[in-house]
This record gives sequence, structure tokens and C-alpha cells, in this order.
Amino acid sequence: MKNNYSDTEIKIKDAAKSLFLKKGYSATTTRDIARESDINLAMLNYYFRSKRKLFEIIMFETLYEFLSKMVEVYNDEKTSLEQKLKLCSEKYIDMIIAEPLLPTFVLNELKNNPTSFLKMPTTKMIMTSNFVAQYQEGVKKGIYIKVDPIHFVTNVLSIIVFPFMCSPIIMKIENLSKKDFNIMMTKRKKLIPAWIIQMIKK
Amino acid sequence: MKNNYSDTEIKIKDAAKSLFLKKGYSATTTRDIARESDINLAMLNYYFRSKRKLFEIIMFETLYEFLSKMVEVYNDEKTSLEQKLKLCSEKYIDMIIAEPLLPTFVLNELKNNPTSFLKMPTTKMIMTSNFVAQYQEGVKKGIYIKVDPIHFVTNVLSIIVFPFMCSPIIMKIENLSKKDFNIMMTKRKKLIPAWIIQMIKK
DNA sequence: ACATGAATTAAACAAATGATTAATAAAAAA
DNA sequence: TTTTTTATTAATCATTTGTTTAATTCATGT
Repeated sequence: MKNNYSDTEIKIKDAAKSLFLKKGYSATTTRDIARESDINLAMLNYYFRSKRKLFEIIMFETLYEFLSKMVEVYNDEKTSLEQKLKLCSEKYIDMIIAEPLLPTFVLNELKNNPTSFLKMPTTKMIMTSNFVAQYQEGVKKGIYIKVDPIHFVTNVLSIIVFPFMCSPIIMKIENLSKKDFNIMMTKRKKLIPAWIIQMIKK
Repeated sequence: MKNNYSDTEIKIKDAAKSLFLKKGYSATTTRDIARESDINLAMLNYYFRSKRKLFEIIMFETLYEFLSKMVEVYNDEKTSLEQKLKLCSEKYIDMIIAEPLLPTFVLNELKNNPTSFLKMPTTKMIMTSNFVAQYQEGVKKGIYIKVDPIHFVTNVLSIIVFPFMCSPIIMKIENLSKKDFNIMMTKRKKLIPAWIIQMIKK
């Protein structure tokens, strides 16, 4: 079996992703990427035509991977709402601990270029997911407090993701190392589902 | 009475703040700022010595203003915890509606330069505020569920601020205009305190 | 009115940056 | 092997960008 992607092409993409995540699009230069990936500067344009094109490919792939993992949990037919809450709290936090710069990067670059999100097929799927349906079912049954599902979904995501975006602040005011911070986030994995349930239960 | 700040100095700062918020530090050029503020390019260096210095002044002032407003609510001796929740939900949402790019800007630039936050005197004050004390009192009385105050504070801020950072996504999946989005956020002003109370109440 | 210092301007500079070119090396096809 | 295509390199180009300079205008105090 032969590899479709050349070695250098992957090296460029890996280095570029790492740099874009760390410094953002504008602060990352093509020479940065060339140095980090240890390739000749011209190879970037040879494989990707332009810095912008390279960025867009990385942005798309990153978004796609992220959203796929989300929809996976939200649309599982076998799990209950409470199980889903536990699962997504755990999965997302693990995910972000593994790539802590991702949320800020995505939301920041999205602000400048919302079109790239429009292209994502999985985007709108969240509101029609099994997760939302189960919540609305619970509302009908009188178990859960009624609120527009968008608020419910937003709240869950807020409580999971936002702390990571604040990590420099939290680490500063609590005198935490990066390791300590991750321990704190790991503790949240169990706390969040309980909070959310408590929040919506009648 | 004479003005300490020259007209052009203010014009530069206003334009620079607007551009830095919109595009970030790196994507904003000194010529952008000169054009936007309708001043000669050299005036930027004349008044602020460098783009970086100008940025740091704006960053400091913006952070200071933001944090001052926060501490103001958190440390009010006259209000109860529940009143504080209502007040800060209302005040912060109004604040961010007035300047919606602020949270993403602050958190994003902070990531690259956490030192600027260290300089803020008000930073650590949050954890020693009356707000936190009142929560811990409630825990002692057995009214509230016990949890590390940092989680409590983080949750409140998450639910208030994060939706704004997601505004492009929310607007896309819900087909909202900017006006619609603001209406949604205005509705949250009343919902959030109820959610938080519900979340911590035994 | 005049002199002094501050404010403003156009022009220029040096470094950085995204991209291209032309030559060379490596790999694949013939 | 020879030919042809693909990959890689160093050098270069044209802009852009942050900053400075030197000349000019404006304001203020005398």
C-alpha cells in the first residue's frame, strides 16, 4: 500500500497546525512553518499554493474532527440524557486537555471568517440531535424545567469549554501549574453532569 | 480647564482599540490604525513610541475597566448572593452586548501574553470577594451544595460569557441576526441567576 | 510681531514576509 | 539505461510593515 500524502506534506501540516493554534493565523509566518517542519520554504507553496490555503485546510480538518466527535456522543441512540452528559463531559474535557489551545483558536479564527463554519455539514446537526430530543422529552414528561434547547446546549458547552479558555486567569489567581489545572479540569468531569442535571431538574 | 490628552492621541487610541478588538494584535497594522483614525502614520510613534506600547496601554485600560466593573458587583456589602447573581448577570451581559468582541480579544491575547494580567491589582480580588464569602456562608448553613469556590465562580462566568464567544456558531445554527442574538442574550439575563441558584441549592 | 517648542506631514529606510523562479536532485516510467 | 516527471533547494522579487527622519506648520508665551 502506498501513501497518498508525502512525508513533507504531513510535516508541513503538523507544524502549521501547531503554530496556528499557538499564535493564530496572522502571527504565524511561512518561515516559522518552514523552520518548525524543517522543510524548504518553497515547499509550502509547492504543496499548498498559499499560506491562506494551508490554513483553510487545517481549519477545516480541525473543525471536522472536533464536530464529528461531538455529534458522535450527542446522537448515540443507546444512552440516556444523563449518560450523554457524563460521556460528553468526560470526552470533551479529555479532548481539550489533549489539545488545550483548540477552543480559543477555533472561536477566534471563526470570528474573522465565519464562512468556514458554514461549510461544515455537522454544524446544524446538534440542534436536531438525540441529545436535544431527549431533553425535550424530559420536559414533556415534566421531569425537566422547560427552556429553549439552544440555551440548554449552550450552557452545557459553556461549562465544559470556557474554563479552558480562562486557564491563564484561573492558573494565575489560584497559583496553579499546568498540571494542577488539568487535575482541576479532570475533577470537573464528574461534577459537570451533576450540576447540569441539578440545573434542569424540577 | 485644559485637556491633558490631545485630540489625535485619543483618536489613535480609539481606532486602535476598535481594530485590535476586531482583528487582534498581529492582523492590525499601524497603517490600518492611521487610516481609521485619520492621522498621519508617524503620529502613532510620536505619541506611543511603538505599536506594541500602544497595544499594551489599550490592553491595560480595557482589562482594568472590565475588572473594575466586575469587582464592583462582587464586593457590594449590601446585596445578597442571589441579588449579586442577578446584578452581575444583567451588568455583564449589558457590558458585553455593548462590546461583544471584548471577551474573545482579552482571552486570546492573554494566552500569548499572560504577564499583562499579572499586573492587574484586581485580579486576585475575585476569590476573596464578598460574593465568594457569601457562597461559603451558604454552604456552612447547609443551604448550598459544597464545591471549591473556584468552580462556582468559573461556572457563573462561563454561563454568562461563553455564549458571546460562540455567537457566530449560535447565529449560524439558529439562523439569528445580530439583533436576534442580542435578544436571546437579554433573555438569559433573567434565566442565568435562576439556573445558578438551582445548580447550587440543596 | 517674534521666537520657541510642540504637532504634523511626506518621504524614506530597513527588515520581514508571502510568493516565485530557475537550477538541481531524486524518483518513476520508458 | 535513458527519458520524463516529481520533489527539493537557494536565490530572488515585490509588497508590506514598523519605525525614523527631516522639513514644515501650528500654537503659545513674550
